[in-house]
Parts: sequence; C-alpha cells; structure tokens
Amino acid sequence: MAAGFRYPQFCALARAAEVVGERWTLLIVRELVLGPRRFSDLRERLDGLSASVLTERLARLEAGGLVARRALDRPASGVVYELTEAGRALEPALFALLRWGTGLLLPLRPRERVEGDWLRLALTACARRGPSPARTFLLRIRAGRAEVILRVVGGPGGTAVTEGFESAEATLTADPATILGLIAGGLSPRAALRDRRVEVTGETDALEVFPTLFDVTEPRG
Amino acid sequence: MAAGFRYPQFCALARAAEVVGERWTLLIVRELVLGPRRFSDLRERLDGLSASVLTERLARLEAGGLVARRALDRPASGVVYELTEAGRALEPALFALLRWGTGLLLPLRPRERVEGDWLRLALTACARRGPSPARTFLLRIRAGRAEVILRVVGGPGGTAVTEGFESAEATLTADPATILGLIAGGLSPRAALRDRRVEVTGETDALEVFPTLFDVTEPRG
DNA sequence: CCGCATCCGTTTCGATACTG
DNA sequence: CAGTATCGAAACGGATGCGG
Repeated sequence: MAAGFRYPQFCALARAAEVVGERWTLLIVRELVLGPRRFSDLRERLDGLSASVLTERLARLEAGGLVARRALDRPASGVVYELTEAGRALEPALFALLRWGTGLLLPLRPRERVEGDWLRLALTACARRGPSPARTFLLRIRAGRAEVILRVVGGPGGTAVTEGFESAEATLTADPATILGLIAGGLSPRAALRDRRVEVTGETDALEVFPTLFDVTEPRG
Repeated sequence: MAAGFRYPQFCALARAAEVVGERWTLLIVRELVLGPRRFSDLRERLDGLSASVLTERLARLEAGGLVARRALDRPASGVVYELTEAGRALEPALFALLRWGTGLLLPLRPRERVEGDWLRLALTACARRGPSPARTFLLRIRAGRAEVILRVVGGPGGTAVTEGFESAEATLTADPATILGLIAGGLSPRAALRDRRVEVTGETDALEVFPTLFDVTEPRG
C-alpha cells in the first residue's frame, strides 16, 4: 500500500492525518476508547463500514502501534482489539474534536443511530474545566430502547461525568436530543419542562443549574 | 452528494468527521489558520490536491460556516478564503492533533516538503502548558532555501512560541529535523553539537535547557 | 459464529487540459 | 487568477465464500 505517504509534508498535522485521517478510522478509535472490542462488535456499531475496510484500518492502526490484538481467554474464543498506551495518547485530540463536534450535533437527523456511550463522550468532552456549581446530578437518558445512567458532578476543579447509580440531589430523565438541547442547543429549561421533554425529581432548581456545568462551543459562528 | 450524511450516527465525533474528516480538509484549515489565502496559494502549498477537490472542500467548509470568501480590495483583485469565528473554534482540536502528530514527525522522509510555518505550528502545539524555565531563545531554522526565525520564551505560565527577531539569551541555528530531534526524537544536545547539526550562540547551557520547554507525546507506545 | 479474503459495481480522487 | 471539464486510477460498500 504505502498509503502511509499520502501527504509528502514534514508537518505534524499531515502525519496525524495519515494515521487517523481516513474514513472510519477516528470512529474506530472512538469505539476502542470505550474498551476492548471484537471485530464483529466494531462492525455492529459502525453501520456501513465493510469488513474489508475494517480489516485494513485495524491493520494500519496496529502497524502504527495504536491498537493491539489480544487473544481472548477461554472459554470465550476469539480476538479483541484494544488501544495501546500510544493509542490512548490520542484521547486529548479526540476529546477536543468531540467538544467541537458537540456544537454540530443538533438536530437529530432521521434514521440516525443513537448510543448512550456516544452521548457520554460528548458530555465528558464538554464538561467544564473551570469551577462549576458544586451539585450532583443523575441523568437517565433514553437512547432507543435502552437507558443510560450517568452521574454529573460539579465542583471547584470542574465538572466530572462518570457512570454510576449512586443517588444525587436531582435526577433528570430525558432523551439525548433534549439533554444536548439544554447544554448546547438553546433549549431553555422552562420550555423543556413545559413540553414534558424532561422530567426532574429532587431539587427543583436543578434544571436551571444543569447547563452551567458544561461548556459548548457555539456552532455556525 | 449529500455527503454531509456520511455517518448516520448521533455522535459528536461523527459530526466533526463529516465536516473536517475528508482528505485534505484539515490541511486546508491548517493553511487558513496561518492567515487568509487565495485559491492558488492553497494549491501551491498542498501538492497533489487537485483544483476540483479544492473547490469542493472550500465549498463545503463555506457551507459549514467555517470559512468565508472575501473579495480582495483593489488594486489586488481576486478572492481570499479565511476562517470565520466558528472556524477558529476548531483550533483547540487542531492543536491537539498537531501535538500528537509531532511525535510521528521524525524521520524526515525523502522528497518531503518542509515549511517553517508548519514547524512553528508543531512547536506551538508542543509548548509546555505548565511552568517552564524562564529563558528566551531565538531559533533560526533553515527550511529549504528559506529561513524562519522564531522566539521561544519560557516562564511560570508556560512556554510561548512567537514570531520575532528581538534578541535573546541564546540563538539556536539548525534545520527542522534537528530541532524536532532535540525536543521529540531523542537527539541529545551533546550529539547534535558534536555532529554540527546545531549552532549555539549566547548562553552555553542553552541547548541543554531548550528541550525542557516542550512536551511531546512519545510515539509508538 | 468469528475474522478475514475476494469479487464487483459505484463513488471519489488525481492529473491534465481548458475557460471566463 | 479562479475555477470547470474530463477521464483513468484508486478507494469504498455490499455480497459471498472459507477456514478455524
């Protein structure tokens, strides 16, 4: 192939683009950031990605040292792919892209796949780095038929988004587009409540505070 | 057409990839981060990029609100492309990718184009965010037949890389691969001096300190 | 089933030539 | 200077097959 020489430029961005700039590659890395995955797991998540292209992408990522193959212990047979240390070094760039892309998320388009993991990544990327209100939220997000639960905790060191079920001051139940609308899409808490797009239990002012725990770049300048 | 719907996923990374994930697009943005550019300027910098693809990429970036066309004032006729506010919002992600890609820069490959601007971007991306030695360096970098001069200033708030000729405690003269080798490639100052790949004037210990002003992710975990 | 290789019709890219 | 037009080459998506 020698496609590693796609851009003959002594430039760091061109080098990065040669490794992760092809179609699907960043989305494969995204899935592996969520944990080790099998070939078929990746195919299932990435509709439209053909087996041959996935094979090629994984081979390139492995050759670049970002991904490692690991044989699964018995009784589960097979192979999983996982990020190496070098692969995880990509996370800052990936989160920076997630943060920028969050501003482009809305509207939810027809026939678009929705996964709780992906929303969690977006919320993590947009979590405030600076001081945010010291409040604790539980998010119940209905994505398709599944439900994802996230804990969002503000504090002087910034906002943290984690998985977990521990109780919180307030619980917000909504679908992904509503959550995104609240923090990035100009959906006012008042309007969301009126249209019953969100349900709040616990502290009554929680919904007003919630968006201030995040920081989203505005789209379409 | 309708390539705006390349990935049918409600995911921030997929949205970002739809806008800037195609071949050449990030490199076009890189050039525009350096300032407004004409169509022909971009073509000149991006060898291998055909006029038709550049036309399409610029149209898409403009449609996405990242880039604006501006008619040039007389007497210079023509059009320039420049980043909008929304386009500049991509800079954090671009610099994160630059930082990661810097670890992949070496070795300099045969027939590879070298531009001072690109090295400046890499050094800026790798400048330490945390406290770095309060020293001032002037870098004279020979890129092809041209010469680029950069000022590198350390301090408690981090390292700053700027353009400028003001005098400094020490001046380092070298080619881009040597500069990169010093901060990212395991080229020891001692070896660089011995092989006359770098020339130092001013403070004699400058070369030892210089690499500590930068922070490069190690490649190939 | 899982991980891939192969084949094939379609899309996208790259090089060159041409136009207002 | 700023693009269009054209055309062969490469990449991609979908289907199928095959060994473990």
